[in-house]
Amino acid sequence: MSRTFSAPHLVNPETRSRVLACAEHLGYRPNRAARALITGRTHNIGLIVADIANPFFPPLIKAAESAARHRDYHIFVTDTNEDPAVEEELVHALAKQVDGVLLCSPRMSNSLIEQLSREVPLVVINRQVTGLPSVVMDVGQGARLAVEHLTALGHRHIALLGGPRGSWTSREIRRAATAAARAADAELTVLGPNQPTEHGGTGQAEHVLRLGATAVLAYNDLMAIGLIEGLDSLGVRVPEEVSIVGIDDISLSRLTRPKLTTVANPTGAAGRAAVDMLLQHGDDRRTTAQVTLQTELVIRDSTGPAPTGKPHTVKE
Amino acid sequence: MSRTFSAPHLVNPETRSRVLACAEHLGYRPNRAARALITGRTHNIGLIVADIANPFFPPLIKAAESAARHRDYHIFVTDTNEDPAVEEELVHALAKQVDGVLLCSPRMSNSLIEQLSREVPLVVINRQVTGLPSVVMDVGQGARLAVEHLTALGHRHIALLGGPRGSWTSREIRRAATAAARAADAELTVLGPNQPTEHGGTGQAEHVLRLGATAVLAYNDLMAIGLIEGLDSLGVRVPEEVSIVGIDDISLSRLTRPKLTTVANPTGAAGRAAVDMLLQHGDDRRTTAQVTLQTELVIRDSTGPAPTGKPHTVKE
DNA sequence: ATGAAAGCGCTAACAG
DNA sequence: CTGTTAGCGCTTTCAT
Repeated sequence: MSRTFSAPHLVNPETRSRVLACAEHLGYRPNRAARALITGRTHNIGLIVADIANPFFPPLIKAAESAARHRDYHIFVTDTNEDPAVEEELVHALAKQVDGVLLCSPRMSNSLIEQLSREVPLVVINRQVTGLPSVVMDVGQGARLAVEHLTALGHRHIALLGGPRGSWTSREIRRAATAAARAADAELTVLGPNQPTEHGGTGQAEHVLRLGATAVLAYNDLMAIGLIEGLDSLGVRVPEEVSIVGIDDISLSRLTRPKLTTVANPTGAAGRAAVDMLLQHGDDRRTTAQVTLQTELVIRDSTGPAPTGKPHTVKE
Repeated sequence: MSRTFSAPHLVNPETRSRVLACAEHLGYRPNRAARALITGRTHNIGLIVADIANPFFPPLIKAAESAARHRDYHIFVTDTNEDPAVEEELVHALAKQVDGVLLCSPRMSNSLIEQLSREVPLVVINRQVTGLPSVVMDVGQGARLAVEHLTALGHRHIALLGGPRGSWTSREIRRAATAAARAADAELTVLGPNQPTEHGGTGQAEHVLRLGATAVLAYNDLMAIGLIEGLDSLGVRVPEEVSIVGIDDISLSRLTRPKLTTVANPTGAAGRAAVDMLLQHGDDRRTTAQVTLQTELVIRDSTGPAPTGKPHTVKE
């Protein structure tokens, strides 16, 4: 009797234990997929990330998993290889096997996201899409703090290593960094788009030098670390000759030499918030809460005073 | 008409395009879960890993995803937080929603694994279970190479930082390292079990020094890197005073200072092989192929000749 | 080549 | 409290 599993309190304890014993004996397990077909609830949540190898994601994934487990849900993680086409395919594939999808740093167009949201409840992370619930980390504020930090150290020419095409975060950073640089009367040059990996950073080392920038804000820590590597192999020292700021505060940024100055993103809180939003509003698709989480500048050893003792150089 | 989707060649092209047009108009998408209920094929594969934050896994995950995509399958990744109880729960949860599960570095007992394999096809990675298909990387050979490398450099006392309880890999490493040390007439002391994280390594730094070992083989790169950090903060230099070898060759091991000498694991090949085995043998549960992949010692900068003369001192 | 009907494993609603 | 029935969305088989 199926009630033994679906509504244990409505069944005679004696009957229940008899059924249970029999089920045990037969090795019976309820088929969750069949159950979902009729209840409309799979108790699964899909989580689509751009690149599982990017250390930025694991803390977010873990927090989401933990939040989900507390509510008796499971998270299925899938990776898109930064490919918008794969993103779309994965949403379709997950659609009827999960109760909702967490779309993390999607690269596809807003209109496509909106269209997909009619197929399955969506919560978007690291991007704002009008009409859809979203969780964003205020990376614009972080970028502003970073640029202010650099200009306070006397840097007058800053390079910005942009992220991949289609990244909402990258646009936000650019917007905020540009504004902050203008406010401080400093020059800001945007380089990119780039792959959001170490390699993307390494590849821009020469370019940064040729530019004559004395400080760099990178789209993420991986690129910042790659850039440090690249500069190192060109014989350029960080932070004595070039200051570098990353974004994300991945655990790795505490292990490199020099330790990376970076903008800390509350990834754990974002993962939890996204799960909460998805589960809270259930089927009420009109809810469009947009949560913004604060970021924070973490000053370590990869930033220092601008070189060439200029009169307006400020000591920290 | 459902045939339009399931058997397009058996349907009149004209009818087909009419159905397709209508489906498009209605926004219809076949429900994969319902389809699976009857075909018995979900075209999904579950992948259970111990810790998604461990950089060892992403290359394996990506390779598995890529191999799966080529065969029109999707990989659902889940994380157990190194908790055997969660491992079991996840297998049950995935059971009827996937066509098979890849169990990566499982911590649970062999008998439980065997029992679960009756519920859903299983391929075990990084562990050998009699009667089940498995893919292992020959970490024993790698450990032997590492110990031989160290003894050849003159080290007479080697510490082995063991992995977590329940790890098959950890037992293999221990077995092989012990044998290799004995063959070279060197002393080998096992420390652990430890958490397979940076923190697990950092925490053993003092212990290693007190032991008087001049070389350390760590269960994985994360622990090796943590140990380097720990020794560094105790004022001990690597490799001048202590040589360190990791295992895995995660990308991070090329970024630390000093660059890590380590045993390279063919994680990509392992991921692909596991998917192939699962899909190849389909329902034939009696197939018990066991694939063993070769490992390789990568010598970088964290190992050097054994120090001569006085033993180092622990600063209070 | 297409329509109709049965049924995958389960839960919901309704009787008893 | 427990047995029965219908039907979730699909594919398969059997008619037509």
